[in-house]
Amino acid sequence: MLFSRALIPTVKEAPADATNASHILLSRAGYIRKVGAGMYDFLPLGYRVLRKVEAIVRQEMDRAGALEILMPALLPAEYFKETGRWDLYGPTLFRIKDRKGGDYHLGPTHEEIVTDIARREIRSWRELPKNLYQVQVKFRDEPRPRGGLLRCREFLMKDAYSFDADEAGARSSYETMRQAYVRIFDRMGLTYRMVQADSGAIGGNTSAEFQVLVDSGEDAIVACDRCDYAANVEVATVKAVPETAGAAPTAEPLARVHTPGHGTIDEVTKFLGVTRGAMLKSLLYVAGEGTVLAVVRGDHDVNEVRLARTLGVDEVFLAGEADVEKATGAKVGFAGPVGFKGKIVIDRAASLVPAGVTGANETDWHLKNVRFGRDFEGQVADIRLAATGDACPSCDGGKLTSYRGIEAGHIFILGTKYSATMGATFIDEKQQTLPLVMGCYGIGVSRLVATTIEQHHDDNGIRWPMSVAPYHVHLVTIGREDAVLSTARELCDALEKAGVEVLWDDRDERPGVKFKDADLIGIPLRVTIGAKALAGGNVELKPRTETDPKKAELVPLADAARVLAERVRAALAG
RNA sequence: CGGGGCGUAGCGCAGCCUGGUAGCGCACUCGGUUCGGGACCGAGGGGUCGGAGGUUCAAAUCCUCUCGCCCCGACCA
Repeated sequence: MLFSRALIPTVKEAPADATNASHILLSRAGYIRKVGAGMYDFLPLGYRVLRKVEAIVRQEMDRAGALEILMPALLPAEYFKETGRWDLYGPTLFRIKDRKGGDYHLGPTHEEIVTDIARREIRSWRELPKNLYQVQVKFRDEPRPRGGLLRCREFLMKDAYSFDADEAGARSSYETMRQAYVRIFDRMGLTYRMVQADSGAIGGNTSAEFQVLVDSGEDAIVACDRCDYAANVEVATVKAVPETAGAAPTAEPLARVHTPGHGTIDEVTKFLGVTRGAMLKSLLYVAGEGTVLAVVRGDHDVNEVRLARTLGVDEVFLAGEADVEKATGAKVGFAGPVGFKGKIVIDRAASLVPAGVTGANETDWHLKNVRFGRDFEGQVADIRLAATGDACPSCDGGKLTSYRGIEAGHIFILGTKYSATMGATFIDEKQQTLPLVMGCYGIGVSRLVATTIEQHHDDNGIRWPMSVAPYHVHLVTIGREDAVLSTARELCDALEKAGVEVLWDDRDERPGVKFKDADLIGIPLRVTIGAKALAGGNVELKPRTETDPKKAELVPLADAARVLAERVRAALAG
């Protein structure tokens, strides 16, 4: 492809609203343009990358035996009404009326629609298992689209759905998908972890997220340095802390201390000269109809998802100031479990604090020498967030480390949630009518484009892995001498014949402009043809990962096509 | 949903407080000099200042409404 005939509008300044590296670079390098909040044009380079990611996903889905289909993005409301999601999905669902006033929506996900296919087309256990997938645009009216392609209102997703005769079959389908996902993420050159995840209100079924490790990621995960335990902090557990378990509980009696105006953990620890670990942080949560006081150590944080699971509710919300004052009789900052009238859940680590400090439920007063079991009672549970340094729950001696990640894939076993309510059944060997056991498996294809950049870029631009780069080789010609141009033309032809994708910057621009654009665009191999090296019968080769601008490898012109083709092939294989 | 902010040329911004009829950089066009890491000189083109209403002799500027967009938060007492 000739640069001069392409549409690659690179710019020096990023749009003012871009904050993520991927958003800035995709915009500056001319891959995407914003159309509206969470909606983007894919310009030629961007679309090439998107299609490459799609192709990898398709190849691995097909290899895993999944069957590609395409369902509509525009959907009649009846299916979501059938499962209740028309109401449950809330404002995130893009709702539409047709000219007759009928309810429609744009598909945010397709469990209902695919289940409808299954209930109409699948009759017998002999047809199972089946796995249907599509690569399609999804629509979600996100409360806050952000980060360019990272969180869009319209985005490209691969969603697959498996149907099995029983739980064991579903597990096997799930495992097959897990392996396919591993291959996909490996081929894309990403550093990632498969982590245990919250399967939400769906139930306690198997679920795993594929988290691409990036410091700018929205999700927090922890992973063990010894074993393969890794989990979203929402569901991560930690071992009870032995050092506090070993300390003898205080014999000192409970005592009131005056702490005027000192309500926060920071202020109280400083004022009283105690450690954060001695504090019993007490937070009032709204859980369903009632409230609950959650108690964790001052150096720990409440894991709201685990708290909700412990209480058997979908979600908990931190209570507002007014509710806190009503429930404790004190201003915010002075809540505590002692004398608290209501349900208390205390984290295991907090329950082992030998002599705690906590709010007295009286403004400007705290209590010290507080002991769980002596001074107050409550339900003990693991309700704190895991953090770096915590003991691994799944092996001996392992320590957890915190990472940030971007969720790029999520696989889980759905069970019969949709099949049972929608009547998607089959007849088994014994003539029984049973609901299909389902699994679902998503990959954010457009998100992966951005995620890859988040992990592969430097100050000068993108650094694509070969597998998803818009072109394999970026050919830069310097000057407009006949010798340079004809050499470039021949090399270009030879490479394209060898199946190498080449972008030739043939523009009448100064070398500096071309080099800057090449770095920005991020094609993995750059070849420079200029009078200088050509005089010695050479071309210059520089991988995008080489940051020193002066470091380029001289390759004899005669070998150039072969060497480049080999490098491309090696990179694609590795 | 709460808080903050922004809409002025394709992009990035100034002008607004203190009304007087729009400017800078990049990009673009033309001419010239240049040419191995975002050149320089000269000459140009391009904007109903997000929209509507109001105040005023006069509105990008002040007031009201509205639309769009962005950031932060959804918070650890």
